[in-house]
Amino acid sequence: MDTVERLITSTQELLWDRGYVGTSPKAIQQHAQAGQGSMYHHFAGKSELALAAISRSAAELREEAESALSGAGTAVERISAYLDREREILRGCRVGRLAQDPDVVASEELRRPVGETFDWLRDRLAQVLAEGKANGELAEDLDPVDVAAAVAAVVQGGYVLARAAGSEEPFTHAVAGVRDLLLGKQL
Amino acid sequence: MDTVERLITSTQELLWDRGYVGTSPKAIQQHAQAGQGSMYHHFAGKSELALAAISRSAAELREEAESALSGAGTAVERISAYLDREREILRGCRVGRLAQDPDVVASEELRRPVGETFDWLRDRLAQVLAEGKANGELAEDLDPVDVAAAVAAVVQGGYVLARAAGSEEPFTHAVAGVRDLLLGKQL
DNA sequence: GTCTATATAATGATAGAC
DNA sequence: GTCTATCATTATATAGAC
Repeated sequence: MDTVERLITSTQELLWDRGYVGTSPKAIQQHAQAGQGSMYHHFAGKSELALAAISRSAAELREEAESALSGAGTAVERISAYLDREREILRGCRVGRLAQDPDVVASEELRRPVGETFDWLRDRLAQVLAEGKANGELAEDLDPVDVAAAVAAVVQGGYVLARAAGSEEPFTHAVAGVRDLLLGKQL
Repeated sequence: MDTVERLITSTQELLWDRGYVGTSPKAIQQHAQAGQGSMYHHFAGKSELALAAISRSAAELREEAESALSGAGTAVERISAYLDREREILRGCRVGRLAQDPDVVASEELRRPVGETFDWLRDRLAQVLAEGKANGELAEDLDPVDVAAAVAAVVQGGYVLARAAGSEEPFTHAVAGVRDLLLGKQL
């Protein structure tokens, strides 16, 4: 892995664990085993490097979610596959955590990949639910856009509850709860 | 308002907007209009002051949630009242945001009030749901603990999605979605 | 491309005068 | 109780040698 690559992946890791505000250029350099001059040669500064890292993490997240949602099975099975995706629960969501960061949200540029990722996710979940309605699997009174947002929110909120508790349990319960509720809409 | 009070409420505001890592003693002093010596006279340091602020925010949150959940109406109406509570959606949850902060989660002491708040909230929501089952309002196959976790997670995740989008819309959709699903369990 | 030197401001305190 | 002085460390770079 070359220096640029190490800088980007190191920044991804540090942003995941400490956020933008909590990640210093020095910490990135140490994690990437790159010198000061090297980092500033390849990137104009912290925010440019962060943009590269955030964009990369966003793309990875979409790819992983898509692989669960485009699998075989009924709509509910595919939503379920998304919910049961392997996750580092106590570490949180590498993209969602950035929505809590004041400097990310304040920057049009840094927030964009974060916002687009969740817009895409809600759309994709809504598509799957709409398919379920279309083929008679799900009740007619289910609103795909609302329920898609609820599913995405349960996952993001599950991370929050789990980290608050210092335990994976709340995440597991929340996911079970929304699946339970969704099954109530199955015909 | 005396100095101690101003220091605590100022820290509450700053923690809400910038988190623990993003809040400096200097920023607190300026916001509270208190001098350096004054702050360090009343509190041993940043973390002691943060503990006071976090505990206060946690207590306020519980009180507000309790007022929605202990109101009149059916179980679903009370859960709904909690979901529709007035919120500063784009500012996020003053307690939940701390669960994303690495230094808060790393500290046994600072994480405790955050964890306890959400433990309490899930318990309280589960009680209301259990009451709904007991009086025949809600279906027997509803798991109160799972659904309570899902409801709490939708709110916390709704904040995340809203901040990511820079719009209140995802929060509103998510809340509508979980209410929609919950109505499916009503008899 | 990478390294070292240098620079300005902020961070998180402590010490002691008043 | 509050103020000012001081301090060591870190944050976030820039400049220029190699």
